[in-house]
Amino acid sequence: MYSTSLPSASFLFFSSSSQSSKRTHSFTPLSSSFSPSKKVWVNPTTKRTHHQRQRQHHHHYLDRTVDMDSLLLSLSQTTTPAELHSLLSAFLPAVPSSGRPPLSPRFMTTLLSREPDPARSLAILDWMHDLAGYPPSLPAYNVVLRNALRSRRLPLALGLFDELRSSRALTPDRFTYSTLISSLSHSSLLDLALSFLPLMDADRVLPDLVLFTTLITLARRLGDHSKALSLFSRLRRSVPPDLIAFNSVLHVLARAGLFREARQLMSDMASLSLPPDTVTYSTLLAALVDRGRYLEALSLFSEMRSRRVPLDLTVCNVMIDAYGQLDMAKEADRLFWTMRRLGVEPGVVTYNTMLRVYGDAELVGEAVHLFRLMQRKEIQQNVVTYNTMMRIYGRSLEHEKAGNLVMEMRKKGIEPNAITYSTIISIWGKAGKVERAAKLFQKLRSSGAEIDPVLYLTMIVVYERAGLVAHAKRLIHDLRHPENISKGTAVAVLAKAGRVEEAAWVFRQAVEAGEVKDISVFRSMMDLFSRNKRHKNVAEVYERMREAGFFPDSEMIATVLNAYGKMQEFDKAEAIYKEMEEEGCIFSDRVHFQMMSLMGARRDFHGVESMFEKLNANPNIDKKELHLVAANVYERANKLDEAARIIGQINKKSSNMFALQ
DNA sequence: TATAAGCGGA
Repeated sequence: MYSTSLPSASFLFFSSSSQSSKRTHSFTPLSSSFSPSKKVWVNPTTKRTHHQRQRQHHHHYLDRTVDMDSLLLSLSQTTTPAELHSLLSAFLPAVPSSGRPPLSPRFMTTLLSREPDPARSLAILDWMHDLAGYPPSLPAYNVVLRNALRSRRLPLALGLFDELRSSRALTPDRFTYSTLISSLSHSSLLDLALSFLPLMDADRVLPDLVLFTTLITLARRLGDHSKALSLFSRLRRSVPPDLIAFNSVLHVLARAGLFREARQLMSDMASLSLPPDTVTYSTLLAALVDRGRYLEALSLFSEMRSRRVPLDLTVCNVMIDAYGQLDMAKEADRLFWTMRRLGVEPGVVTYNTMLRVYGDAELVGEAVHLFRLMQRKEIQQNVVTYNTMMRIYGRSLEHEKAGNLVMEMRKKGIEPNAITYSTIISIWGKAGKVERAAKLFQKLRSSGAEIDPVLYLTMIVVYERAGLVAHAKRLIHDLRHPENISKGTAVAVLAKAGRVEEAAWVFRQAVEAGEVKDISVFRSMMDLFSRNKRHKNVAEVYERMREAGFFPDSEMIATVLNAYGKMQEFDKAEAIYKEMEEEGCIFSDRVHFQMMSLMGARRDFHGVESMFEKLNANPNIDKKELHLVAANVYERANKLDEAARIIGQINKKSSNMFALQ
């Protein structure tokens, strides 16, 4: 759950006795455009041209005697509060100047709303309250708040909010809250944004659909699934969600791999006569393909077609990819060539994906044809296009053609990247052109080009395969004191090459120097230590990673649970499992099963049983796998009766399970 | 809404 109070934000607020004078005023100096002429407004009526009269007419409900445009112009030329005051003080009721009426509150609010500069709008607000005696007005505050947020002056905005609420005793309305919360969401300050929801409750302002959707989308973007889901259930309790709200929470579910819940929600939508649209299907299909669940993607796609939901570019791209992964090149090809008839123009991603599918199917002729077709049709090719095509030539052992592509792309102004280089180095290595590969690699290293772990490893592998062990060893040795290569890259390569001591040594250096900016470095170290049964080190890396502020994925959690299990530190394992669960981490089945095995290993059969039941009720867990794991836990503890009981349940359930699949 | 490319292959 999200926090329900404001303390996290309090340091941003100004002191509670926030008199307006205590706010920090900082005016943008406008010296260059500053004009001392303060007479512009003096008697606007006499100076008005015909054109101005028409514009004036537009504001007939306002103070007719004052030309708002001229007044604004004059205001925009003030640089200090004193100048501003001298301009506006002519309108003070206390000064009976030539019978001109004081400006009405409504006029002042409109004037404010037309003033985009936060400092000046703030000064006008202060003038209104402190000098001119206007009553505190919420619309006026809303305008200044909006200006402050637009110019990213968060402390000022929060100070204004605090002030209007406590010193001025105004109750914020839905404009106040939606301005504030949507701006905070825009700056990715989710927790701060959420901290205003309880205040809205207290002020009886109902968050609307847009506000909820903004927050749900932000929570998803930050990877905080549990907050997104709890926001959605809160939304559902207060207003009926619209298509956009449904789609945004479907996105959350799909990315978290909760496809069953997503399908449930889709049927809810249909029954609320909000039939799933292109975005709904697109979101789900992309997530399925991302998780390698191609067959499910295929069946969802055919459902989409049968319901006559229009396709879009993403859907086509994702499905061509899925067909390709399933070795269904023919279907991919057919979809590709019918896209235009279905009203979708193929894009560069479509062509690139189709190229890869042809390549995987060893349809080199088709790939080359498509590649040249792109050029004839003037489809903008990019580095991915070239990298894909090079790989295709590489696989058909045409290393000359692959090499030519590097020159061709350069000529067209498409810069090769690390992937281009590792592709070509690998191709040359396989073609026996080790010399050429080494030369390129050397050039890259000395030119200061970005060398990433895969590129470096590619060269090592080329040397090794050519039997040039000494060269390979030298490259590995160089990583102890990397030049032109980041320490993170060095660690990743050493870890992947299985060099435990060297990797550990450089890793320590890199962590101490604060040079580990990428979670994959921690991941490769954890894998390395785990492979080498250095469980204590696995736990250390995990701790370091948490200290560095990185959030582990499911695989890393499984790895660290395994390590603590091997060290018989079951409490620590359980603590991590609980902590991650509370943080809203959505585990893969493997993590749950790992935890269950650990409970078995410490002979906590009570724990095993309650976990088994909990997981059994969870629709996202593979039930067959769960039963097998549980049975295995009992077997290892020599509790064969229990194991048999669990296995018996599988057989009873299996008929149901087929129905679900 | 957010899709495409590199090592290697136990």
